Amino acid sequence: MNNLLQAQLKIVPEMPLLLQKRYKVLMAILLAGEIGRRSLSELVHLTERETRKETDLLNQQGLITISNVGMKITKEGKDVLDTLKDVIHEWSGLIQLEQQLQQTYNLSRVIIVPGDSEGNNLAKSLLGQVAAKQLNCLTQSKQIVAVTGGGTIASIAEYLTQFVKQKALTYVAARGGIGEEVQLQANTIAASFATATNGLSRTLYLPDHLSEEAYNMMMKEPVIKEMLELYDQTSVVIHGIGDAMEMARRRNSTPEEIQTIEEAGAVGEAFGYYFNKDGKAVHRIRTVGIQLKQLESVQHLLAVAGGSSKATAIGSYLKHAPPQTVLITDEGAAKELVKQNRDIN
Amino acid sequence: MNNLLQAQLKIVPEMPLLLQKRYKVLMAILLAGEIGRRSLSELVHLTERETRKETDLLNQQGLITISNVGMKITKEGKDVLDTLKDVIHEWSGLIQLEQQLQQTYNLSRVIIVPGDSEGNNLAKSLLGQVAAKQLNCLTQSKQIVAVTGGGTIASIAEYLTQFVKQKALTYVAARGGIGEEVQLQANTIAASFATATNGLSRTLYLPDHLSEEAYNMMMKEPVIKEMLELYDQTSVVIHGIGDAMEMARRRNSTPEEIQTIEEAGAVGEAFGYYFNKDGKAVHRIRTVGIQLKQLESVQHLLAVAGGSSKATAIGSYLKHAPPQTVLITDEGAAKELVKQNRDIN
DNA sequence: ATCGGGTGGGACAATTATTGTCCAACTAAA
DNA sequence: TTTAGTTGGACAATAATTGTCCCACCCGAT
Repeated sequence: MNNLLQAQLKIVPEMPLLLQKRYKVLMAILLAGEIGRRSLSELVHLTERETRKETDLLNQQGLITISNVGMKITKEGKDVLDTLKDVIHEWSGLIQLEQQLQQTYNLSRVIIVPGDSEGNNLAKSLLGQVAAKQLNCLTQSKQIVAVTGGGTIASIAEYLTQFVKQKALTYVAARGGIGEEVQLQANTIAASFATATNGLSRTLYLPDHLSEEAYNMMMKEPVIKEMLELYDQTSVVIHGIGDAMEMARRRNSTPEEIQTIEEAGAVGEAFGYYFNKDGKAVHRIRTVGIQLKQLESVQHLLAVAGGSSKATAIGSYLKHAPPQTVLITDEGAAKELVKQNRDIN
Repeated sequence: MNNLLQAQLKIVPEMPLLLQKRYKVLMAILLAGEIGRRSLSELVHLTERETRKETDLLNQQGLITISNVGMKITKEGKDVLDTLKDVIHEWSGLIQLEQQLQQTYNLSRVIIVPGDSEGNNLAKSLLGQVAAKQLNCLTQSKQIVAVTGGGTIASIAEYLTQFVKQKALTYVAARGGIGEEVQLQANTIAASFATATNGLSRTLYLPDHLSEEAYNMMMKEPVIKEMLELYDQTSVVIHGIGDAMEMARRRNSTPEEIQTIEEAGAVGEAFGYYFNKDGKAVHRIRTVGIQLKQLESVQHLLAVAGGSSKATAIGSYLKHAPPQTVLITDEGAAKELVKQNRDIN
């Protein structure tokens, strides 16, 4: 690690606090485009006064302009943000956290963005940005990318535009529609990814809650079989991780199903599979989708999930996640994860 | 320049202040070896409370240990100081100052240490340290170094020990004794340099205020001529710059001489020459010594002088200083110099 | 034309932190 | 024992920070 930064840290230990706070504010202004003091303070969870203090400073430093319609980031501000990105990372101790998680769960890589998605839109945006960037790094031309549903994954689309163009990627939904809001369904998301990157998408709508018979029938249909074969050719899977109960509720699961899930001790959810706290898949939504076994032969798995309250869920999935998984999460979830692990030992 | 540091500076502009303050305190503790809070606060010109605040922090960071006999720097503290040396330089804007002075006076190089020697012993020490280091860099084995008198030059001796050994340098007094305190005379200093570095020294004591006749006589003496020839072989001259009036007083000059000097508009002094504000030599002490013309053919000139009040004097000498001059000064003098130049234009 | 929701900047009391300045207890050396 | 040094505690006075208003203004929608 950089020797100089460490020395600075030693002699001015309050630096990271200041740096992070202002970075956060500046980043929020960047993301919001043009924003007023009060809305901003809500966004970054600072009091109005403090926000004002910081923005005044940023203004004085020429990093933002501040007019009667709101505050905007300047070219210089953007440059500073960009330059500072790595330092923030280093000074926040996130790098250590990343290594720790990477080792305890035996993952390919862990990327932690500062902040907590829990109520903080900023961290959410960062999560999306970073995920988009990673997707860009991990894919090659004409590969197939499988995507799941969920808000976190959906939000990646808007940051994809800057990357991934000209790669002619094909996006497939990792699972059929499973009763969520349309905007959060894998199908919709796969389509939106394709639109954003001039790619293709293959979607598949199936009614939920098929009877076992109907399900088995469907699996023999050529269209479906074709879809399943696509999963075998998938190079990258990008998926979220959800809280088991919350997902069940969001999916309008039947009371019986919810009870089953609850009794099985499920805490986490991914790809429509429910995992208990030991990482064992204890239940699955009965619809067409990528199989757990297929995951193991996929080149890259991008797990994107943040928010401290999701920590338990994330932990449960990671317990048995394939080693080629790249976890993209936020500070809040990461810290909570580490804490929970510490409590156990 | 380092992009990262600039970005940090932009977003945390109060950083240099904190950094410099703590650096100063830490440096003072290093130099003092073991020191108490009150003595320290006097040394660094901070109130007792503020000193305490900073030392508490440094202690907490493990950069100093603090016992009931005083405070001491730790190994880690030394490391931090060393690592931070360059940053301090950069963040203080001293580098820009250096370049500015180097260009306006057409010098080989300018080195500015933080602080103001004016009443601040810390800056004085740094001046000596840096000068010693430069001397080490600029000399080669068996070369001849001419030194002048003055407190600033005298203080270099104690930092020479770490460097310049094994080079077998010969130190000669750039001028004969000229009525100053023994400790500040060129002869004494040349000898102390030699002692500190296991070198040789050639000294020459001559009574001051020789009559013109006697002076001319002396110049023909073999011993003297030999000395003068040494000046031609001198590779490095290391000299101070003094305030004209102050030097005249220190040298117990006769009232007539003082009047002459004053009327000639002398403001600066170096090598026993007095310079007016245009950099013209308007008077010289009549004693054996290196000639202005000889300076021009010397490889390296090390001008060492600090303190804001000396700025005018320094400026006057620099006006016509040989281009191979390396100026070592402090922040106080440098800023004052720039200010005076600005006022003229 | 006017209203509503947004903007920045001004103001101010309450609270919090900082500051300067003591003093007591202690230690090492003289 | 005395002396000159040290730290850490204490505390009132002062300064800075903070949370919270309000106001005038601008802009777009109504």
